[in-house]
Amino acid sequence: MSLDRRRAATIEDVARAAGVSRAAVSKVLRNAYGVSPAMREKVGNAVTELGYRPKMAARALGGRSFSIGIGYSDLGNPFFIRMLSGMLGALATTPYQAVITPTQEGARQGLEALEALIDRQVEGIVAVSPRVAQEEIERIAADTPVVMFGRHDVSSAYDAVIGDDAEGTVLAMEHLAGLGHRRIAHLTVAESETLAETPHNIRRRSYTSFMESLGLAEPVILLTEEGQDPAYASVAEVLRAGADFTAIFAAHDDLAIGALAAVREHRPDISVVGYDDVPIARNPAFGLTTVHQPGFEMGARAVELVLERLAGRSEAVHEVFAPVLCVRTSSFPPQPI
Amino acid sequence: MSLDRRRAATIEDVARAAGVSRAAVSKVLRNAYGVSPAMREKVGNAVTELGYRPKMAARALGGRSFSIGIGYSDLGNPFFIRMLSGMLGALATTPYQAVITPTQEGARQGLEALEALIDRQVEGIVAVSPRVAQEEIERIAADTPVVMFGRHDVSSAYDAVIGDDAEGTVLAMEHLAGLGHRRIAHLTVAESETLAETPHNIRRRSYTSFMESLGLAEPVILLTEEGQDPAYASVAEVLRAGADFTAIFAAHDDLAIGALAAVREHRPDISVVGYDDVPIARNPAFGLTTVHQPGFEMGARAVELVLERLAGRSEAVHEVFAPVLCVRTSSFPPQPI
DNA sequence: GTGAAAGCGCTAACAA
DNA sequence: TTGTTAGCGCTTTCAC
Repeated sequence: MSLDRRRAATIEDVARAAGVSRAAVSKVLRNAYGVSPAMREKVGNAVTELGYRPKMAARALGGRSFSIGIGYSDLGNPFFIRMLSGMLGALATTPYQAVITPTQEGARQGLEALEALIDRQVEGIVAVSPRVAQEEIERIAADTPVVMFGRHDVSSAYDAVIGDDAEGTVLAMEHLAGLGHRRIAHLTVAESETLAETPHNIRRRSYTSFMESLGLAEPVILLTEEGQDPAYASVAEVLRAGADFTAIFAAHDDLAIGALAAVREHRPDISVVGYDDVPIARNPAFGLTTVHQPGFEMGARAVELVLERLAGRSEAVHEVFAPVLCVRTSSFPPQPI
Repeated sequence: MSLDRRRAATIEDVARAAGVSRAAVSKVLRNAYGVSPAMREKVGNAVTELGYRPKMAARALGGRSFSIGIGYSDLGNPFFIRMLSGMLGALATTPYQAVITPTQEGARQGLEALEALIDRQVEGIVAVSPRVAQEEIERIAADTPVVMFGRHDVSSAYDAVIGDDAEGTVLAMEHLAGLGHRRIAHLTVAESETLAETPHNIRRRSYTSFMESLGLAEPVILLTEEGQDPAYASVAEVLRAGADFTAIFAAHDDLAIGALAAVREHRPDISVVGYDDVPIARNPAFGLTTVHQPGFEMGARAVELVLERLAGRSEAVHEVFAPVLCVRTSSFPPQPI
């Protein structure tokens, strides 16, 4: 037990202590093929004796880094947190560590973030980066397995984990229409207009075509910023000005929760439906009717996909998760329509 | 523009392309002292030409890894998410990347997680790991700057970011007592008994001594599991069995929110106060009276502390954040006492 | 089954 | 100011 505080033990030290070669130690460590039990034992002892821990950087330099890059866009969104939990949970049972980087601010930054991950020699990338051009992602995916969340622009170069946003929207809208609503507004974020093939954009387009194809009222798009508070403010303002709708379909629960507060304050007769089914939605204080997406499973699956690629798969897979309507009280306001 | 897809450009390639030495390139990259403008220019061109990106693993092998390790304990807790946002936000303006690892399951695993970070050559560690023995942390901190969240067992070997939990508890309890409550229960998690010097343990002890020193009723500790649902279930059960208290002081908002649902269902006359002031607490659907802690700032500060250490500071600092009472509606139930 | 030796890509001490 | 060179710690042929 002569632990040296000055310098961490290297594989060289272990080899010397065990009276074998570096290569032998390396093999035991990675339990590679062709090591005798005696060797295994000797090395094992030396390792614990010296408290030896392999340095990942050295390992990464010539090969594997045992790390997976995660690009996130908005920690403020509970749904993303669910996905993140799923990813980290799936990673926990593997030898991989997560390197996390923000990918939100614009296409340029988003790409930079992905490149930063590559600089780290990550063996795979799991990210939500709606603004980065597909060709850039494909370029990166040529060398490193990539799984993208919520990108409906399918590619054979990378995998994707997505929800069926068109279907989910129909679920929500049919529910509302079935309740007798004709004038339904859609609350979404401004960027949903500019970015194509993102979940929000698809929900928005599906909303519009649903309104039109069923001959309901003229679509009403309520634009706001990300977050509950902006959603509250935007909806409250519209409501005060006199709303011409009886229900709101929000692009996601965070917006729905903000909208719900405004609705309860000004027009408790208006129905609200969200999207995602974040944990707080089921709390009786909200009773938010929403479209469930299995965030945790989606996150875990994304990691699995990257691991599969690492294990050899070469054809792209696009995993589509089916949405499920969760009917609660927010779509049944006190006064019937 | 002859980008080679087979092999990423190395510093050697850049040197050759620019007609200089590797060392020169390295210096330009790190903008070290003593490089002529001409050299800078030549190298710069070659770099963009080849799309060269330094490999962090190689860099880490002999020195700096430009990564900071983050150990987290519970992504399900919105307060931790706030802190995480703060950390990641602070890191975003630096050249450091975050390597994240879970530290929750027991002391053994918690330590393993920290070691895994060390294996990654992280230059600093920011973590919440209540179960890891102080001596182990000190051992790690001897080589790598460490900042711990919520560890009240101060040490001169590592920095700490904590809230004043005793004071926060007094704030909450005084508020309740001022409202006329005498029989106040404390809802907390079971582990608060076994772990000393954690925020929950301190809140619990402060609660008890407050009850005793003010000669209020006998302390009532309600034990539950982590999460809103368990809190709801535990409180609902107690309430159904006939509660002997008029208010609940919950150890944190997540528990408080679960408790609030149960209270509203069974005994709307009971007051509820939480701790942390997570974003959802201020939503009118809850109006949760709670003790505010600046999670985002605490996270950002922790990163700053680690950066300061990296910049040379050697004395430990223990940053204590003052709690602030946020009075909302949950402590003013319909029927006055 | 085991060991010697050649890298992996970068930094830094030292020469020139 | 610029170039040479010796590592950093591990993996991995390829002989023995």
